[in-house]
Amino acid sequence: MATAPRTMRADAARNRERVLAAAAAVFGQHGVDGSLPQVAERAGVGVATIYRSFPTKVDLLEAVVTERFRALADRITLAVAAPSPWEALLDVLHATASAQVSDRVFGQVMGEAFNLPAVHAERERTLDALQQLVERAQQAGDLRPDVVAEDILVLLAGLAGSPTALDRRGRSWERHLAVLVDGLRAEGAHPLPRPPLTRRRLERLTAELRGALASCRRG
Amino acid sequence: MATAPRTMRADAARNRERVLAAAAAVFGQHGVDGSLPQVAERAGVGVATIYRSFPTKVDLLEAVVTERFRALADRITLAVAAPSPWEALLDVLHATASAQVSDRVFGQVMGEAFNLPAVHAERERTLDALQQLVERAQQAGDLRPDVVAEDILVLLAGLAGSPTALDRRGRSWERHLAVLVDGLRAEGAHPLPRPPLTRRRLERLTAELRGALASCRRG
DNA sequence: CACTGTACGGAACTGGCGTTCCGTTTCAAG
DNA sequence: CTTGAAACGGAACGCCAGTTCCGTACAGTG
Repeated sequence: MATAPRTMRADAARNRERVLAAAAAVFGQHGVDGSLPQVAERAGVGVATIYRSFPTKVDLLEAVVTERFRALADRITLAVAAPSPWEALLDVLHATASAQVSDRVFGQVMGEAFNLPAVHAERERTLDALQQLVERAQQAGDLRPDVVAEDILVLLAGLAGSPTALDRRGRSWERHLAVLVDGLRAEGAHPLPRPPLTRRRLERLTAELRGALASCRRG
Repeated sequence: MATAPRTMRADAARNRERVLAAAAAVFGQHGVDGSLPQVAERAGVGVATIYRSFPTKVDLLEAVVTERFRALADRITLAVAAPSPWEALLDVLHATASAQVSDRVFGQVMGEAFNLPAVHAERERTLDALQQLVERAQQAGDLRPDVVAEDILVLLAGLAGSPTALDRRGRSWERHLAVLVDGLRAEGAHPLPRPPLTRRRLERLTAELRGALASCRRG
């Protein structure tokens, strides 16, 4: 898709990787406000070279963030199979939060403030995996039963969005996360307000009902 | 301080107010990225007029955010005297969070990403009041004993920083806040990591020790 | 009502961004 | 090695931000 002439020229491929790595670093530090001149300098290439692989700045952002989401989705998918889903969820939360300390752009995009199409698909994949993890942790009785996958993503985004999260030295995000985790425990949970009915949740709900109806008719 | 010639000219004072109101709206919507041309147009004045009262963009930001902190500090101060400190704290959290839904800049500055000197003073005042409220709620046995005022501010900043917080319709921030609140309850709290030793906390600690020492010598 | 200096608005300046152009360099197929 | 196309770097373009300048208009005093 990004390689029109079957195989890229060797130098082009090498520069594409350099640009991606530099972009990850620059956007990680400065968020979406990171500039292409910065990226170019860090990659050791000219600005025009960036445009060879990424027609616009948004495309570059998309590539970087999509990669992050892919990594998160993979991590969550692994966690679903873990023996203790609750512990696995905690690991995911901790790892993601700690990664965000040096990665501003992920938090900025994790909610849905920026609606980059390519990111959206990967975000959905992440939510699917996360929902499985959530349900397993709920069945085990550790996670409060009234949260859904979207909530977790929102909480993580908030963790990253808090500007104070950026002071590596203070580690205040660890306390922040600890409070969140206590709020997520099943023990002593007070019911949440009803979640908004997004298209996503609507689809899942109808699928559930259809399934129940079908098995009811059969039975 | 901002009025060199004892009394400002009437039109100047009027425009100053207009600019402040417009700036509050623009920065509220666009965060610190709001532009002075936008502010000027909304206020119905020329850009140069802004500079008459605020020598630089940062000064204008400072004025807006300081005002917000002042309002927050006042609200908290009232809450300290309330019969149920826990309920009062919840009110403060809810009101602040809901205000932040239409006010991006406050959340951006609430942590300490931007170190505007004038804001700092008001932020300290806010923290002082908040610490009193926190301690009262802890003495009542409702609030977990291991949080400090700074934590609350960080949590609030995260609530606002979450990009999803901005979708008024979804109201996802209410669920986010509910999880936080459950995490703040004394019942079933798991101990937090130790808070970082900021200068603020150091000062409070030494003052406490000095007091104890003095009363010990007297007694 | 005249007058003076303050405050006004819009044009102009500076700098940095995203993006495009173009002459030059470098890869890789024959 | 030759050679044509692909990819390069850096200069150039348009735009919009923050900030400053300057001729004009008006508020407040006598």
